[in-house]
Formats: sequence, structure tokens, C-alpha cells
Amino acid sequence: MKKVRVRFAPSPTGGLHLGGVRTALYNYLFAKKHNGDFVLRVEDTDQNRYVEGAEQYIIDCLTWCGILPDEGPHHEGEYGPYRQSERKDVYRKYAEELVKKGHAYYAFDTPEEIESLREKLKSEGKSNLQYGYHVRNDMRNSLTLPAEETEALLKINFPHVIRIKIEANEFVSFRDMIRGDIQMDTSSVDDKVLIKADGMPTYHLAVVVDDYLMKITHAFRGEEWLPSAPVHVLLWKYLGLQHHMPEWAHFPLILKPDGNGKLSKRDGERLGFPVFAMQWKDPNTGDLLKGFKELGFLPEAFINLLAVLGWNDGTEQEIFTIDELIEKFSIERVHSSGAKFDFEKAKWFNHEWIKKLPVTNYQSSVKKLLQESSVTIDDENKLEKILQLVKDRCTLLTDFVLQSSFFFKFPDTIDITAVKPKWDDKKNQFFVELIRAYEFMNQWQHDELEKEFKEIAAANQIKSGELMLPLRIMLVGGKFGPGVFHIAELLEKEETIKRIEHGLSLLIKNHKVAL
RNA sequence: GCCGCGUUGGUCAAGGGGUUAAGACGCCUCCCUUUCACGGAGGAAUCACGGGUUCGAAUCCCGUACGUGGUACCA
Repeated sequence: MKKVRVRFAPSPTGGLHLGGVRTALYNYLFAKKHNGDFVLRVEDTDQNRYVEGAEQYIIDCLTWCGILPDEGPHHEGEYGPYRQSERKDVYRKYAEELVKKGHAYYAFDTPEEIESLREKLKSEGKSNLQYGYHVRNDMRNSLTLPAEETEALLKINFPHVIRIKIEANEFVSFRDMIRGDIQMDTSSVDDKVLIKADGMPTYHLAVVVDDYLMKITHAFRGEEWLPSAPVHVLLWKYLGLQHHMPEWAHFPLILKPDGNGKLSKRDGERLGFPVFAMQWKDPNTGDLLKGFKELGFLPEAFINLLAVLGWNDGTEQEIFTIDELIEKFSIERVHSSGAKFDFEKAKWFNHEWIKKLPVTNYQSSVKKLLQESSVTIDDENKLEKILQLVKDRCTLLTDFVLQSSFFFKFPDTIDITAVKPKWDDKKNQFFVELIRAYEFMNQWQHDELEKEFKEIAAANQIKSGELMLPLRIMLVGGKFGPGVFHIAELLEKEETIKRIEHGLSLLIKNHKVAL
């Protein structure tokens, strides 16, 4: 059996969005599952759409996701080069071979001529122009021109394209690993351009030539390619390479959560969630678009949520490690219908992964976030304990900032309004005694702190529950956070007492004013 | 318009002739927790429609509707 080889073939035109990452992921999973190769091929044949930095950005995203291809421009293998722009010369040969065989022809119509013909047909209320069997004989091409004239035009390098010549009224059929047998009438597909006037191939030619040359065994791509699949299948056939043709699978689209249509860059902005894996700054427009990474997603969670958006293993399992995915993934279980993206569920996945992973896995990321909000971390050990203590409360990595800043610095605000209305002299007395008792404590530990607290409460005949919230407010600043004695323990003696004293001073002042 | 692909709760989805039609997210209620979470127990909510085939259809077939993709010298 042939070695499995798959490819992810993005065009470097901007940010890498959800759908793209998922396509890469499914390719990766399939390759790893079958001990195959995963190739990155950069489809940069459209020079007008070239965007500076996009290729490196794609590699960075795949690296962050942990699904970096085995071969590609970043890591040359034996099938390079991996940028189609650098393979320009190989494609023409195949196109000319097709011309010789009568499966393609030179066309000298200018884009303007075709455009005006389209306009004309449109104004006559006819359907879209298809440059195909019913019009090709009225156009300026090597099929209609005398051979000498074609020769002459080619000799002076008159701008031309090479088009595939698709025979009408035939059926092309092929098997899609997800959708089963698919059959299309060739009359509905037009004579696609294979080589553009600038000498570059179009996607259609490049994809089959490269898949052949790179020995790709399985070609997986988005559903938007399904309508042009017959062209590709025909190309394999016309080239006499049909025995080398890869197996096909077309993945379903990822749709907008609200209305309809496939998810696009704009939707993220509009609906308040990212559509890119990582932040992307467009060098041309200067636009900065946030990514899942910057929002506080873990790569493990991102991969996981993408994997199960359109695939599942048939059990109730939803949380998968990358290794489990490799083991369980199968193309046949990929859905054929599109799925709307649900950001709420995406966050749930991240929450699950924050809880599941050892905090040391993301400690450095959280540390960076804390430092960015001017919290100084001096003790990694302490940080680890804190993260462990608060992780259940964090859905995104960025939530750790709120949940753990107060351990390192005095709260910015103390929400005394939460306790002020019920404040009285008895409580006052309690906290004065508590400070004194805490000052004399030797064992600064959770259980001891709680025991002391409850004893003093009992002695003052106050329910300890009524005193917990005030203590929390004093230590944390607000109504959130883990168990209050856990906080006190980590804050340590000096800081805890300092905060109680400060809180008390605010309340006394406030209390008197209220009287 | 034409061509392709699709359609199970609001969303992700299991199930592919006989099921009380799983599960998850979100929402609601309760328990736990004298904060917020975590955790636990419940609840509301679904087979697009119409015809067939069949003893029996969410499941197979045909239509319709709707959605979606393509229809570029873009990928």
C-alpha cells in the first residue's frame, strides 16, 4: 500500500480562520493516524492577492495549534519547492501536453472582451456566460483560428490563456469519502482557464499537477471546491494520470452563528468573537483582528472544539487530546452538512481544558498576562498554587487576571457597599479581636485560620456566616474568589492583617458617617 | 437563473426501518457552598413539509420548501 500523503494548501492572502485550521487539522489527524506525511503547500499563484507575512503567519498558527506539517516551505522535503509561485515552469508543460492531446486550447480573448460579452448576455436576460462548449466556437482561440494565425500570435507572445476543453454531455463521476458517489454533467462546467495570461497556473491546474508530483494520496478540502471537482477529475483523466488520482473528501463549511452563510472575517467583529487562530494584522489596511490565542484560548481546547465541529467518534466523548483524536479520527464520520459556529460552546471547551490540564502547562502564559496588567510575580511556586486554586473559575486564560491579581497586589477597589448596610459595632469588635488573635498565630494555615475565626465569632455571638463576606471583601475587594481562608493562607500573615485593618478603617469611617 | 451539496431541540449532535429519539452547550429550578465558581439532581425544547414503499418511516424513494456553495485569467 502506498504511503499516505496529504496536504494543506492555503493561499497566503490573510489571516487563517477557523475553517482553514480545521481543514489543516483533519489533514493532520488523517496523516498521523495512517503514519503518513502531512505537507504544507502554499498556493500563491494569484500575484494580485499576495500579502506580505501571510505565509509565516500560517506557519505560526499551525505551530501554536501543534499541527505543523512535516514538509513545506518551512521544512523542505524531497518534493519541493512548496510554493507554487516557485514551481511556475512545471505547469505550462502539462498544459501544453493537454493542448497537444486536444484537451485544451489557446484562447486570445481579452478579459475585457469576455466581460462585455457577459454584460451583453446579462442585459438580454440570459443566464451567465459560460466559456464552454456552446460559445467556444465563436471566440478567438486556437479552435477557431487558422493554425498559422495561432502560431503567429504565440510567436509574438500575444497575451493568451490556456483553457481546458470540456466535452459536453458527458458524466463525470467520482467518489467522495464523506458524500459517496457524486455525478455531474459536463455541460454545466465551463472551459476553465488553466494557465493565466501572466503565465501562472490557476488553482485547477496547479492542484492536480502538484498533487501528482507530490504523490498526494488523499485530497481533502472545503466543500466550496465540490462544484469544480469535475474539472480536476477530468484533468487527471486527460493527463492520463487517473491511476494516480488521490481519493477525495470535501469537508462541510463552518457557518455564521446567526444568519446564514459561511463564517467570514467580518462576522467575528460583528458578533464579538475571533474567527482567526491568532491575531492578524493586515499590512495593507493596518486592520488588527484578534485571534483565539490572544483571547485566552488554549491550543488544546481550540483544536478540540474544531475537531468536533463536524466530526465525532460516535460515543459521548467530547473532550479529546490530540493523541486521542489521532487514534479515533475517521473521514467517514465527518459530517456532510455545515455547522454553525457556537462561541459559547467554544468557551466551554476552553474551560474544560483549563480544569483538565496541569496549571504548569499555561502558567507562563498567565504570568505574562498578569505582568501586562502590571502585577509583579516574584514567586513561581506561589503562582502555581494560586492558579490551582482559582482555575475552576476561569473560562479564558485572561480570566486569571481578575481571579489572581489580588493575591499579588492590594485590591484596586474595595467594594464596601456589599457589607456596609449590615455593619455594626459588634462586627467591628469582632474584627478588632480577630486582628489581635491572628497577630499571635503561629500556624498560618487554612484550618487554624478558620478555627480561630469561628471561635471568636462564637464568643461574640455572631454567626460566622455573617462575617465571611466582610472578610472576603477586605481581602479580595469584591464578591468573588476561592475560599476566604485559602486566600488568607496564601496572602500570609502580614498582608492579611494589613488588609483587614484597612478594610476596617474604611468601614468605621463609613459607619460613623452613616450614623 | 443554472449546477452541486445539505436539512434531528436555539446551537453542536447520536441514532440509518420497530428506541420513552442519547448526550453536550446555552437557559431555568433545586442541592452543595454563608462569595463567585466547580460538582450533583431535575426541567423546558426536536426528526422542514407533502406524497409514496412498508404491518411499521426520523431512518428507504420521489417531489416541494428552505439553507448553503459554485457559476472569475480568486483560491
